[in-house]
Amino acid sequence: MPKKAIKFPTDPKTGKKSRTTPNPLPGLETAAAAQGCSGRPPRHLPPEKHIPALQNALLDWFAVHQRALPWRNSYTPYEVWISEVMLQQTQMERGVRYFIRWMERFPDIAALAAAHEEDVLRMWEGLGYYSRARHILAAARKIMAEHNGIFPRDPAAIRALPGVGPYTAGAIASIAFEKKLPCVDANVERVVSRIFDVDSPVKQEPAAGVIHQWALRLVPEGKARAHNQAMMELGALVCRKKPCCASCPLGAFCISHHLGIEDQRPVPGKRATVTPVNAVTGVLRRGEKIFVQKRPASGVWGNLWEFPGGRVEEGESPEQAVVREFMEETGFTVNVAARHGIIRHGYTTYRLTLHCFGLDLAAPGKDCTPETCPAPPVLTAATQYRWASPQELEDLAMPAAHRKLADSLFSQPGQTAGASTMPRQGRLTDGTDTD
DNA sequence: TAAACGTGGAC
DNA sequence: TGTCCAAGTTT
Repeated sequence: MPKKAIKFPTDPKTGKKSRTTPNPLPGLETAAAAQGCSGRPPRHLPPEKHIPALQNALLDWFAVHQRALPWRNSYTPYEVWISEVMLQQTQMERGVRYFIRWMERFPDIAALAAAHEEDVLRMWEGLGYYSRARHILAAARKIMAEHNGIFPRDPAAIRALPGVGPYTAGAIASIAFEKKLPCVDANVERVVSRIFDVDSPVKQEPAAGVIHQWALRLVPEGKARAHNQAMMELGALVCRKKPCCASCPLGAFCISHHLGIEDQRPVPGKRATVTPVNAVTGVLRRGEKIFVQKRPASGVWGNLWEFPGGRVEEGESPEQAVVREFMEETGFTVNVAARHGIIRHGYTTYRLTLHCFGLDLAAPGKDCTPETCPAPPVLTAATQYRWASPQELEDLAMPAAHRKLADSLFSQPGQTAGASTMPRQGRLTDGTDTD
């Protein structure tokens, strides 16, 4: 006897044909108005009676397949918090490495709150999105000042901490304190949008609200910690961009899988266009010491140290650009003394080609030392400057591209013209392929 | 709402 | 080589 069939309606937006398919979930019905959230409700609603089965299947899977992660030992609020922020837009393996090192350096909230921002940023160097590190420090100090040094349990208080948005607040509240709240990250968006066949861009309304409502509804009472982690773990290990439906514990509950369209979920948003940027930077050495400056707190690479530089303007050579930029940012008149090569750096929205130069002071005081230099810089793009020794340079937080350049300076001792050398394998190109 | 905010890995 | 993207938040 054939299984009862369920009719899926034509999507008014995509005009996708309605289709008849064996009913995967007896009782699964079109329920346009059943979801009380704002925005367009989901078209399909599993009946209440299926939710416990889904939850149990997920929890059983998680119990077996969860990865061993350093913050999954004791689930202290501090560890949960730091791990959640570190993992934002960051791959798991890197996040774990940084987390372990961080906890050795800042073992608790009090130690973190007492730290200098420079040291916090140095621990964060290479992770990117440095406002996360500055926000973490500010939040630690707020917890000391306003919460007696105890991480707050109240979701509203958690959400009020700097750098804690809706996702992170839900994650901390549920994972550290077992609060019945969802945490919707890209993993959960993927899982929910596939199970419930959300057919509009997941980052925008109405899909975002629909997904949030579903994510909340799926959280089992008293098991928010395991459930929310399981949702994310499933998204990370099974329900990936290319899903492994054969090994998915929720296959029996997944509408888009039964429709055979799981590869069309989630619906992506707009793409950002990548802009090529030609830039220069210059290393000004006076004996052992090297000139670096600290960027403003706002904007890209906030409060990190860098070598001065900037964009190459239209019709300008990189050599001309670095001389001009150095004058504009420091007041120093410089000459190009060496080519240090090219660093290519990929971004979300930029593709940076950074031309690196060794510089000499042109005038005045060409033979002054860092201590006696008569003309201090006039900073226009920075808040501080420093003539740093190699060891001091090592201790400053720098953007990844500038760190590569800094490292290259000391791996080729005695070199002044770097055009023919390769400092560390693959880190700098020799510039002969310049555009 | 959209743009800014980093970086390195995967394909 | 180019594109996408990995446990998002702020402005």
